[in-house]
Amino acid sequence: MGITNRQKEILDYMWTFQDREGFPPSLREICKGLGLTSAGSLIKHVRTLEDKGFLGRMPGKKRAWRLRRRPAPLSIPLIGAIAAGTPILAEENREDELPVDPKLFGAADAFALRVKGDSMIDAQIRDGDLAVIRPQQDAENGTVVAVIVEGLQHEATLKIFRRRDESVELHPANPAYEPLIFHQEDRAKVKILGRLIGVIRPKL
Amino acid sequence: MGITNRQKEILDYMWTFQDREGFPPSLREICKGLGLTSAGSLIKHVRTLEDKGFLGRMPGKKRAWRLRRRPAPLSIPLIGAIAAGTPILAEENREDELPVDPKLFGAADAFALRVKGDSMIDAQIRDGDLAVIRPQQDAENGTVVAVIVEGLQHEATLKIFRRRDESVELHPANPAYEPLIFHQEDRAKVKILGRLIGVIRPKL
DNA sequence: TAATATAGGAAACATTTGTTCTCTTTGCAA
DNA sequence: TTGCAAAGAGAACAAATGTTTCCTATATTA
Repeated sequence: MGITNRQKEILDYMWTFQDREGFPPSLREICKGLGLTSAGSLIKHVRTLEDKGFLGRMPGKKRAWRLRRRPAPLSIPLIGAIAAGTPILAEENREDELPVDPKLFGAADAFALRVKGDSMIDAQIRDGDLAVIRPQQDAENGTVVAVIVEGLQHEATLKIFRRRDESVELHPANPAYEPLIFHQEDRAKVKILGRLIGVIRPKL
Repeated sequence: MGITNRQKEILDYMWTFQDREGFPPSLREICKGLGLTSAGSLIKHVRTLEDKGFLGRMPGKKRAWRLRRRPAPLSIPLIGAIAAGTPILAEENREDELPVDPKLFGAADAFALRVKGDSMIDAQIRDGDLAVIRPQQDAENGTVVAVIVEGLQHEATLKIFRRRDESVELHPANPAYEPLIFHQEDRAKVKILGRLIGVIRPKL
C-alpha cells in the first residue's frame, strides 16, 4: 500500500499548516497552499489518503480531521498489581498515567512501578518512590531490575540482578534483608520485567 | 485581569476536546460538552476569552482557533547557575525544560535544580538528581529547602532548614559535612528559594 | 490505436458553523 | 422595590466549507 508523490505533498502540507496555525486546514486552504484552484480536485486525493489510513476524517464536520503520525507518548503508565497471565502493560494493570515525557529517561516505552518498603534504601530509593522501568527480558549483572517471582506475589519488586553459574540471585540494597537465590529449575520462576532507568519522588 | 469560573470551564473543555480529537471544537460542540443548548449563549464567553488573550481567533474562519497558554504549564524549568541580581526564574537562568507536568508534584509553578555532590545522601538524594522546588520565601524547621548564600556561590544548594533563637542553620543530610550556621546580621545572607517537593532521577 | 488511471478545473449545492437579534432568569447592590 | 450584570435559550441569517457533477488534459498500458 504505497502513497503517490502528490498525496505525500498534500499530507506534508497539512502537517505544516497544522503545526504553524494550531488547527487543521480547510480544503480550499490546502488548494491555495499547493497552487490548486478547485476544491473538487483535492477531495479525491483526501479521500484516497483516508482510505489508506493516513487521515482520519469526521463525516459531516467541517475542518475536522486527525493527522495520524505516531505521536510519541507524553506520559508513563503506572502499573499496579499485576493480574495473573496478562502482559505487564495490559489495560487492567494500569493504575494511573504519569504526566511525564518518557524521553526524559531516554526511553520511548517506559512504565512505572510504585516502590514499597525500604529494601532499596542504599540505592537512594525510598518507600513511595516511582521507579521508571524500560521493558526488557534479560539483564546485566549488577543492574537494578523489576522482577516478579512466579507464584510468590502479584506485584513486581526491585532487586539487584546477579546471574551465577548455577543460580540466579536477587539482592536487596539494604543489609537488613536477605537475598533471594534460585537454583536450577527454580531459576525459571524469575521473570524480568525490565531495567530501572529512573526514579520519580512526587509530593515529598 | 481575572478569569471567571465559567470561562475557565470553557477553556478547559476546549483543551480537553482538542487533546482528545486532534482538532478544535466548534461552538455547538462546546455547548454539547457543557450542557448548553444555544451557541448564542456561548459566543459571549468566547469573545471575552479572546479579549483577555486566552484564545486566538481567526476572523471569518470556521472551527479555527488557537488555544494560547495552557491552563497549567506542561514543563518544569531547570535552573542552572544564577546570574547575580536576577529573579530565580529569569530567562537567563533557565538551562532546560523538563517535560514533566508540575501538577505531578502538587504545584503549578515549580522549578528544578540539579543536585551536586552527596551532601543529602541520607535523604536519598544523589549527585545528579533533579530537585523539584516550589518557590517560597520562608520555611518550616526541618524541611528541605533550596537556598543561596549571598556572596558565597552562584548556585543554589539543598539543605535542611532550622531557625533558632539567634541563628539560622543549614544542615546537610550527611554526617561527613558540617552544618552552616549564621548569627545575627549574617542571617540575612541566607536566601530561601523554595521548598523541596520532589525528586527526579533521570537516565540512571 | 483505444482504454484506463491520474490530475486538475468550474460551477452548483447542502450542511456546518459563526453571528446577531430578542427574550427570560437569576443574583446582587443601591 | 429598581437597576444592572451575568448567564442562557431560541430563532433567523450569512459565510465558510465539504460535496457532487460534469468537464479537459496527459501519460501509461493493453
